[in-house]
Amino acid sequence: MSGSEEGEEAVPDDVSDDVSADVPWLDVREMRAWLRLVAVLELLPGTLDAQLRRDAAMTHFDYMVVSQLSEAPGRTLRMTALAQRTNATLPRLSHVVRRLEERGLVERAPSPEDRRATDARLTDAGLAAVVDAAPGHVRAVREHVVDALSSEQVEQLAEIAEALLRRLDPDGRMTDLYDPA
Amino acid sequence: MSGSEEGEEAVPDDVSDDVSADVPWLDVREMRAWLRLVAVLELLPGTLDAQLRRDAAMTHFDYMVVSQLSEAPGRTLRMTALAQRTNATLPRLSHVVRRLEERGLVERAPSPEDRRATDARLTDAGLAAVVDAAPGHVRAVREHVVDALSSEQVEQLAEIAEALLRRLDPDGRMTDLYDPA
DNA sequence: CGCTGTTAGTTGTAGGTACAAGCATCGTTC
DNA sequence: GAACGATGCTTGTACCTACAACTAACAGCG
Repeated sequence: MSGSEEGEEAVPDDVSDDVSADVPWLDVREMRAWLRLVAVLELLPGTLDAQLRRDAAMTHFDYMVVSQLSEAPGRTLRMTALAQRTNATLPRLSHVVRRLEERGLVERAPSPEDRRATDARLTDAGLAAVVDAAPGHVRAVREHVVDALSSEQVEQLAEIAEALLRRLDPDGRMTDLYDPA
Repeated sequence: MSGSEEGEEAVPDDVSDDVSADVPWLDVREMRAWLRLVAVLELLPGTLDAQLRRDAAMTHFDYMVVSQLSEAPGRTLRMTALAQRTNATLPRLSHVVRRLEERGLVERAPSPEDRRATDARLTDAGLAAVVDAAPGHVRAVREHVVDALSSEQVEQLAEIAEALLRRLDPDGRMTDLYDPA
């Protein structure tokens, strides 16, 4: 797994139990990758948000919500399903959908099948908003991500991200791991 | 969505305003990589924050701040330098450092050289907090990221992230691109 | 039925971040 | 040496998210 080519301090990690068990520090390569990833985590979301807020008056998360709805049959999804497709918790989604409803982009109705459930449906205005926002967003994604990478790197990124998601969400409760085939 | 392989600019749009110029949609591979990256962007920060808040009563960003200070000569850095090392804007850093100062982890003093500038210095309590928080944090980073990847993937990740950062921050105003050598 | 536990969603609140001013200080120019 | 813009940082406000209750409805079981 981790390449130990050079001077790594071999710490005797015979610790008994708890959280304070010795953890091998990151070596130079790992540290470099990690610090750069952190920088991306810090900068990329803000960049995407800024573009969408400026050009379409919505958050990147808002965009994911309406975008997912626009691709769903009947432009409708149950809150739980929508939460999974957007990697969100239910409370967060609930707040966001309420705001989108206040803006007239989404409608909510109790599901006929299960009276606990709520169906969120994209309105015509909501669909128009997605159609309007999509080109600028795709452009931003290309500029800042896809076009910055070689086609091999795009493939590598897909696999790396998948490996991370398996750890972040082992049961796939949130993520779909989206594999369009 | 987006099956077409080539054939861009099929539409005679002829817009003078370049914002709405046609952008080629993402193909299946690109889309898969992108959606997975988005999921990571959504889940990883929260995971890191949760661990640090639970075990050390601080945000991941707080940790970066105190961690950077702990490695600086004299445990002191000018606000601007600290902002660059943490990929943060100055307003954000200002708020955070104020809170850290209220908790006694950091001290602020006007710089002797430039009376506009502020030097942030890690206190003894602050250093203790870093030392305390580090093992658990490193463990989390290993669990959720480093150990999820092969050593080739770690290397690939470093290069991919670097490529992205060049686009996200072309002038390196924020990121250092940290290359310990 | 009534009890228990799980699932689906909402809401309240506390806390962090972005954006936009604002206020000093410095440097340079004329 | 006064004026002008640039730099370094702070503050105020608005918004978004996380976490923790809380309600309502289903499902199984005696």
